[in-house]
Amino acid sequence: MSEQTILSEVKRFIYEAVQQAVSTRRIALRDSEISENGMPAGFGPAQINIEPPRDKAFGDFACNIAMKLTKAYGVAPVELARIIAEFIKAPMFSKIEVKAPGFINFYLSADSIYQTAYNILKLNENFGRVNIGNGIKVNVEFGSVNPTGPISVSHGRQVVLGDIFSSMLEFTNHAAAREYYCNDAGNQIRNLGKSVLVRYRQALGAKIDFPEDGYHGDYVMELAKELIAIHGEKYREETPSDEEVITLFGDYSQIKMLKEIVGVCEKMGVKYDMIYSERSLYTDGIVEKTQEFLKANGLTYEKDGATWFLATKFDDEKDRVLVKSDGKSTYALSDIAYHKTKYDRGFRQLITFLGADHHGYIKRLHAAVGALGVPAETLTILIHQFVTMLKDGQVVRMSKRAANYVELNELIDDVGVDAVRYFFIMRKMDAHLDFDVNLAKSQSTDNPVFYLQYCHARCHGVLNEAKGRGFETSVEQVAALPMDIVKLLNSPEEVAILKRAADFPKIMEECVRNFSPHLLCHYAEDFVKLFQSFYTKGKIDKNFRIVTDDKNLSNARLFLIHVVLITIRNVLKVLKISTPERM
RNA sequence: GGGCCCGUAGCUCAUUUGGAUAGAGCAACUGACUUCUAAUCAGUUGGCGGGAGGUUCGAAUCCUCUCGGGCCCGCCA
Repeated sequence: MSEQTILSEVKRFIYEAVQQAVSTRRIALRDSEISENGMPAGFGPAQINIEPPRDKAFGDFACNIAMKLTKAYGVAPVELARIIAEFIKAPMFSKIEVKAPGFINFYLSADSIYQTAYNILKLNENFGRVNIGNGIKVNVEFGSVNPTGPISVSHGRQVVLGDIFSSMLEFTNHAAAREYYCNDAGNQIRNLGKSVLVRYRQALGAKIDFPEDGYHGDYVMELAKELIAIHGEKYREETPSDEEVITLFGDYSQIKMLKEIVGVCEKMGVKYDMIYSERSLYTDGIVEKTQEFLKANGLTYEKDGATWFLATKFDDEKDRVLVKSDGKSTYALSDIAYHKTKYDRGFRQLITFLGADHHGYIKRLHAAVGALGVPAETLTILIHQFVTMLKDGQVVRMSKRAANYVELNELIDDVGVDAVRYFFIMRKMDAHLDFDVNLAKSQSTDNPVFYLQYCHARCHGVLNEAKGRGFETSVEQVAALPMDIVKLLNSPEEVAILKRAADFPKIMEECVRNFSPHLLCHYAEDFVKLFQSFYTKGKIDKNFRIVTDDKNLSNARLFLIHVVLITIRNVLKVLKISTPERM
């Protein structure tokens, strides 16, 4: 039985206990309360809050229901808790007790703990796969970097967040599609083309000024050199058809940059299912159709020669221009069209990751979804804060090539993919991230990536050692051990490891439901610490060694090793971080 | 002028969405290996949760104000 089912079962037991307390007239609602079969209206098992207490001395689960209901029933919390607890008949607990100020504390029986551990071995690579999504198609858009320059570390954080969150969705039974929306249609591509053209001409000896609002990074010069290699001096002189040259250069550069960006993502282990081109929205007629759709639904109007979208009708701060007075359409229109395609392609849940500088988009994107007649809650926009690089305690300067930020590619080369992935996700996305380069490179337990991987490798090391001494060490063999043997895992340290391992599915659920992938990192570090601590205890006290002359105890501990191994391996797989068997 | 995010130990961060005595890791100090990898572990020190009010059985968490830091507010994308 997984932790999930225990929790929901306990909630039901508590609910039934309240029911019985009412039906046996031990408690009665006050007259001022709206009653539903003697219980407050809307009260059900789902309203019951049960969670592990901070202090282990208060048991494995705690319930605050008595304090919540104290007013409705006019009974003091502790007294009410006693009455409810009397009626709780839950077989998986060895003890249920009431403590001030009104908590009901539950203590798991030893049998249920070992039973859960057996289940972990049985589930093996499926351990932690809770069904949340029922297979629903989810579109996850992230890292939609404009292809006008190299990808920065802050965008890298977004790419990793999106990728790992997608991975978590997949692990919890969602069909996640990773998507990159490529803004290849607008002014910024023209600006890039123009920047490259000026560099091209400068490189060929022309004395012209570089535009103030152009792209200043060294990569623009690299692109210009490539274009010289391709076209020679053909476009050296300014001509009336310069606009065509700008388009030519812009397209070349944009395709090149996109390829580079996607390449860096792949280097990080991120593979997009779809790169959606903004330009294709125009060439496929989707923008036009969307505009007609909006007009037909009375959501547009004309003013000052421009076409406006009635965004305020959907809670946006102001109406937005869709078609400018010069006849060109804006990104606001293509954004609505783009979201239309997501629904048209069968997605019923959309998640979009954006950097902190785009928080102003939240309202307008929700307005866009509203205009399409789709429930606003189907689109979740997740904003993440930026990254500051620290090296030797100092803020790392901007990249010369990128001109205004540190390049992701340089970071990957410096600290490695595993560290980049882990560090980008280990803090909650709401908070600014300080990326300590020295720590990420460190081969010591101060480095959390190393710490987790080392635990994995150590488990394999122990299994190899045991095998060499003639033990049967496969998961199947260990899972077949009788309960009497497994019950030898009875030290507080061993029981704590088994209990904490059992938390994994619940953590996965919290990560997904709260859009908080970082919780998995905190869990993993906490869990691994329990194991490392136990392991080291065996170095000091021979009674705590895993492989000893005591055959039964050794077998029990190999069982424990597999519980740890499965848990840490599954965590690392969700994070898509490598799982070395030897370090 | 309006809006979003953050503020917790010297540093980097948790605190299970309002619960019980606010916890880890660095750093500092004290200890533990003829090893199932010491690439590790145990212990000690360290807090007016930026500040002030409010909401209730109960607040780091919710509300108001305020101070500090980051980021936005275009017929640019």
